[in-house]
Amino acid sequence: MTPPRNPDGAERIQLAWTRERPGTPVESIGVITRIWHAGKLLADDRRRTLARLGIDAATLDLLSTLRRHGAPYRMTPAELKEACLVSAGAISQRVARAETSGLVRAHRSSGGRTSAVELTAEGHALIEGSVDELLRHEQALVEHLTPAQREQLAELLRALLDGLVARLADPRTAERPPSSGAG
Amino acid sequence: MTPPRNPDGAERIQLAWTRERPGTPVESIGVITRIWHAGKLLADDRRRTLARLGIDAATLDLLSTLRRHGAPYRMTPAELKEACLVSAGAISQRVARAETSGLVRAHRSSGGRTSAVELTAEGHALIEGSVDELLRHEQALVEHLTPAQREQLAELLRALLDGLVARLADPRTAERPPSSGAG
DNA sequence: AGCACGCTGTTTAGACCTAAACAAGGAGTG
DNA sequence: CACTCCTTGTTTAGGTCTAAACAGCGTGCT
Repeated sequence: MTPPRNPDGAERIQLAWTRERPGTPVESIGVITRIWHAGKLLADDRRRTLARLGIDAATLDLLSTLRRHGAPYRMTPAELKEACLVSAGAISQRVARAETSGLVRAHRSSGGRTSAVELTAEGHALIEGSVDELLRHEQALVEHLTPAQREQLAELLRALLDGLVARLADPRTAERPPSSGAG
Repeated sequence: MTPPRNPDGAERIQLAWTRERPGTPVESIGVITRIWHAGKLLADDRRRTLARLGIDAATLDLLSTLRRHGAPYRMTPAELKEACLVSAGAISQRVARAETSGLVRAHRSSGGRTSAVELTAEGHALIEGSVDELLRHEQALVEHLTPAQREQLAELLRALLDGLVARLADPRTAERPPSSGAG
């Protein structure tokens, strides 16, 4: 039977809708709302942690992406957009901010358009000095789950993501099946 | 053994860090990054869905919270802050916007401070006309998982959240022993 | 009564994002 | 060679959030 326990936020929402509007389809809340809640707690924690290190999450994402990509730590704006999952405009803004801070250097073509973004020594050093600490901190946040639970959770999230990407990914790329020339 | 498949975003990040910086503690990425990715896909989808209905996610959150709370659909700003998981300032702004749109009415004390926020007939109607459709749409987004997988995913997310709340929830409320409130 | 403190709500500054309008180049075609 | 389309990057308008400074008010202590 259901173990006796206090409802969490998502369950309270489900119970409230069912009480107020019997028949409301509340099942998805158990997954979707919990993903948002967990994501928010983790994002808020990351923001606070990074604030102590004098960096913000958007800049860390940019620098990490360049660093992970490998030497010479240089990518085009289109590659960054793809990797960071944000809009093209957001990339322009992130690069502008990071360049002002001296963390990246933007290579520009004659027209003023950025053709590549490259990590500076300062940006490289900032990442090297924070990524391990950040990841160790976050590892500690999930260690109340057993290794088996973490493995299972990661697997299920991956299965969920596979389906979401298939349904929701950018409509332009979604219609691009390998070798279908109908469009 | 490991089924042969293409790595997803989170796995690519793990592989890249391991290649670039062997020893980097990447395990948490399998859970945390996937939560953020799934959350972003779902949030982007909800934003687009609601845009078609002429409402934004923040306002929907406010109106839903009031509606679910039950008649007379009235809550204090402090209750809303607690339920919506956003800052006090965000509540002030949400209420101001929703009031301008005629979706809620703010009861103010002499000093101009809001003592309670109440759904208007228009706000009530907007929720009634969109919540079922929205939830059915989102249910469809997770139905590629089997019922058993969805159940298991919800359970694991809940276990994760229990631990996160214990570690990360507001330091002031974190020390508050379980006393009242089981109503 | 007088006063300090804590709780709540508001305001504002600063970050960040998306969507959409724009702009610059390259590729294919007549 | 001119034209058009398409891809890619920039700009801007609008919206949201947090953090922190600020303000009103009740409460308890002296």
